[in-house]
Amino acid sequence: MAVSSRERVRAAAVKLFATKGFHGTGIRDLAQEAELSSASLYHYMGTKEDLLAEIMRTALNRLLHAAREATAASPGPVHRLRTLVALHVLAHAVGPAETRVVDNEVDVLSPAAREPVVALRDAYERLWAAAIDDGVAAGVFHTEHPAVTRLALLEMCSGVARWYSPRGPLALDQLAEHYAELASRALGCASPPGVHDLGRCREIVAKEWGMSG
Amino acid sequence: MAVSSRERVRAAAVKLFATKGFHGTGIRDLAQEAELSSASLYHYMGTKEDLLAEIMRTALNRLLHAAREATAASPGPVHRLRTLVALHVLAHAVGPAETRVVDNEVDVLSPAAREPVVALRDAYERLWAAAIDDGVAAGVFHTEHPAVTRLALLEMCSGVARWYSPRGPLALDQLAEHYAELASRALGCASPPGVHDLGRCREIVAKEWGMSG
DNA sequence: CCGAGACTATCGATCGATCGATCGAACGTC
DNA sequence: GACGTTCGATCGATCGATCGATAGTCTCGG
Repeated sequence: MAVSSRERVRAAAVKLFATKGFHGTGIRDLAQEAELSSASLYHYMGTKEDLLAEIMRTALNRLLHAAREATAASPGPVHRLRTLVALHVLAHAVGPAETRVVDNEVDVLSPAAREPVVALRDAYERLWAAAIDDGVAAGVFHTEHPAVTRLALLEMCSGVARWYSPRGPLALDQLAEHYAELASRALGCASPPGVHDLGRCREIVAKEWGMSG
Repeated sequence: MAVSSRERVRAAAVKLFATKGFHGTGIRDLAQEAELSSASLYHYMGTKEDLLAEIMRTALNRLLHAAREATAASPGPVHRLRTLVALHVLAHAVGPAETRVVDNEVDVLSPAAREPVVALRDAYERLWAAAIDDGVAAGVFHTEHPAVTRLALLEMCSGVARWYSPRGPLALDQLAEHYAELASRALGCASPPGVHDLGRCREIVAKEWGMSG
């Protein structure tokens, strides 16, 4: 078979959870989308909540891993932050469904299932916090409230998943470049464009999220 | 009675829809939170969807009206945009529950119920678009993709409702001021702080959203 | 000032539909 | 015949919504 049933269930869940929400998606909707009976679904998942939690964990693990890989060789905080922004925007533009699930459905999870998800998100946000703090310490970023600025930039970049369409006028590269510029400016750093590893981000996104664009 | 049952139903719906989502909130949850039987609920609402749609329309009408009032006397695009940002941030910090419902549950509405909601949101966004376009035309804003920048800033400001706590280190005024600064910088406009009607925004928010802060 | 009728607010009980989940049986492949 | 997949049938629970009944409140002719 071209794709395994397991993968079809996962893809169906991501698609439906993203568009109709976790509680708005029934077991039978999932089964229809995955081209299985509702009973067969349970061969590939635990409960519906287990399925959601697993989607979130793998999505966040992928993002965290990709961010570490992309910034491993960054020469400084400006380059590092711009790379984080570019990667984040690319990931959210390429996989908006997965992202929307991660961003919007976190608090339908029970505390036990939520804990590892929040831990992964926190680990990812620490990469941003470190880049910003390093830049402030080095005198290249200027912001009165680094933690607030970090949250503002993260929300700004995550928002891409809510509206971006590949059929719009902007190509992925332009989009990532534009957001890197917005973030740099917001941090009071008028850096020349291109100071980040856009090509490397594209490679990583293509590898981790499956080819596209 | 101190507050009417009608108001209790509305408040219960805003609270529960915001925290558990529309599909995650049952009629019986609503009834319990509003201190009514599930049957009595239907004296104050049509269907559950009607209740959601009405909440969204009134919330967006309030925001739209407040934004027009706040910017009516703005002397220029910079002042106008900074005022829009400050008002938006204040509104989202003061009424995060209502805001989360408006931002996250739009697409559970049927097309017929969604249409007027989207129309209101579009009218509100046009205020932002006009301010940005005017600023670009006047040479005070610099951005390659004004429409994308508008969406980025809107998402950044709306994100406040996802994390802001009045018990945190930042007071409302500082928060609004900081976001106005972030937005100005992102638009390539290093304006001196204070160029906006923060006091007026506070007044309008206090009047429209009930006193607070 | 009375009381019949209308209206508002509230409820317990219950409707049919759908929910998430499970069962035992049948399928195909090695 | 063992194992990994798939299914129809069905479970008890819960869903959104409606019903008729019961108080309270208001209005207004006599």
